[in-house]
Amino acid sequence: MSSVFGLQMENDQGDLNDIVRASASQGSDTVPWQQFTPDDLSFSSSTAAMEDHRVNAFSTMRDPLLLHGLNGLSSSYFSSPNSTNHHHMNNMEDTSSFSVAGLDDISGPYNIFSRIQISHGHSSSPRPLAPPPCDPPVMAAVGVPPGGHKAPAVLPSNMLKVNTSKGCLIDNITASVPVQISTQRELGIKRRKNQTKKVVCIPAPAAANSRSNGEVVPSDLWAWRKYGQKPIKGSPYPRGYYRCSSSKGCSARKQVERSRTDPNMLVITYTSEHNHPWPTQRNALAGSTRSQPSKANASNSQPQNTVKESNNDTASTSVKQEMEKHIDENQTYMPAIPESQQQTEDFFADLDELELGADPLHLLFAGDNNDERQNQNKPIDPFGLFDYKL
DNA sequence: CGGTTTTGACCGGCGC
DNA sequence: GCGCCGGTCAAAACCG
Repeated sequence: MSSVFGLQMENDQGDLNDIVRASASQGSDTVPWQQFTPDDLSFSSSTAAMEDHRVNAFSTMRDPLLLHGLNGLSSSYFSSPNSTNHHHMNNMEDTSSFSVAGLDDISGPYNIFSRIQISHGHSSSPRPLAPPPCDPPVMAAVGVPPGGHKAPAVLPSNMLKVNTSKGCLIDNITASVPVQISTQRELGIKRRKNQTKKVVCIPAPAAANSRSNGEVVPSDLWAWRKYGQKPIKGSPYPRGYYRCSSSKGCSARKQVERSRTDPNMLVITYTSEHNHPWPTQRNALAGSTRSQPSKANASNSQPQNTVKESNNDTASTSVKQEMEKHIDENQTYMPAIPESQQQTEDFFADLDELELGADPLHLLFAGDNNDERQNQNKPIDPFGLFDYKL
């Protein structure tokens, strides 16, 4: 069984590229990510949002999106002996490594997501894929509302260790976690008052793949309902607006758009916080399993590269369903190391169910690979997010 | 039937 | 004050 990631971080200095590669290469030696240039992962080139917000990579782990995935990417597969807890994410600007050490409490063979370390710039240790120094995919937090959501995924501060090299967009990560980084005001963003945002820059799943519609489908555990899409000035790609549909009254929102500078990158901006636990109810899933509507293909009015976020969470749906399945039918958690994507998702779902990672980032990475799943010629990629076709 | 996506209209903040 | 722009609303269509 290929490991979930098929790659080992040989040292705790691996950067996000490593992680990304790891995820992309899982189950195979071929690593699309090897063709993923540093620029692809560079914040500086990733998004206008980044540019505008001075994004902080991994700054906020509150959201399901990254942490879990990072956790997932980390783990025993990434030997990170030096990974330590109690590191704070302060002053990331001047540091050079990022790590999320957590889930160490997860015992047993399934604790493959125990920790993650990302660093870049000066890894002197051999790395399997020898990523060039660069900024990792971005995750930025621009503040966290008071009494923010209390998702079980909240990562204890002591689980985080973040360092970034100069020039990285990871900065200002605070120790209080889940990583609250800075406010919009601090970032000089004049947007809506009192609105907090977290910006995540991720590789666009299947950005260039051969999916029929070429849509990009990052997903996370939350159930999102798209309520709008707008063309953004200066960007050839529209921005999709989503709100949490997992719970009525939840004010969590997210915006998904493709980086105007790097179409391979998706910029996801989270606004507000969830005020409810992870969605486990069916009503959160209802309607979310819609297959790509034929008319979606008709929406060719958009540029070919246009990110079509509409089906954004379809992938997560399967995960959710799996979660529910476990919840409803299988009170006993019997995780198994995934050998296929489906299994991977199940696996992640299981993890989630246990709230081991308590962070659905994995779902993001799991992405929507329902389509790709059928493509057995490709390396299995539990993190569909990184399913690039190069 | 209950959920989603789509999409044009509307609204409000901001800069000039 | 006006126009631009981004964010949201809401009706219609769609899907399982």
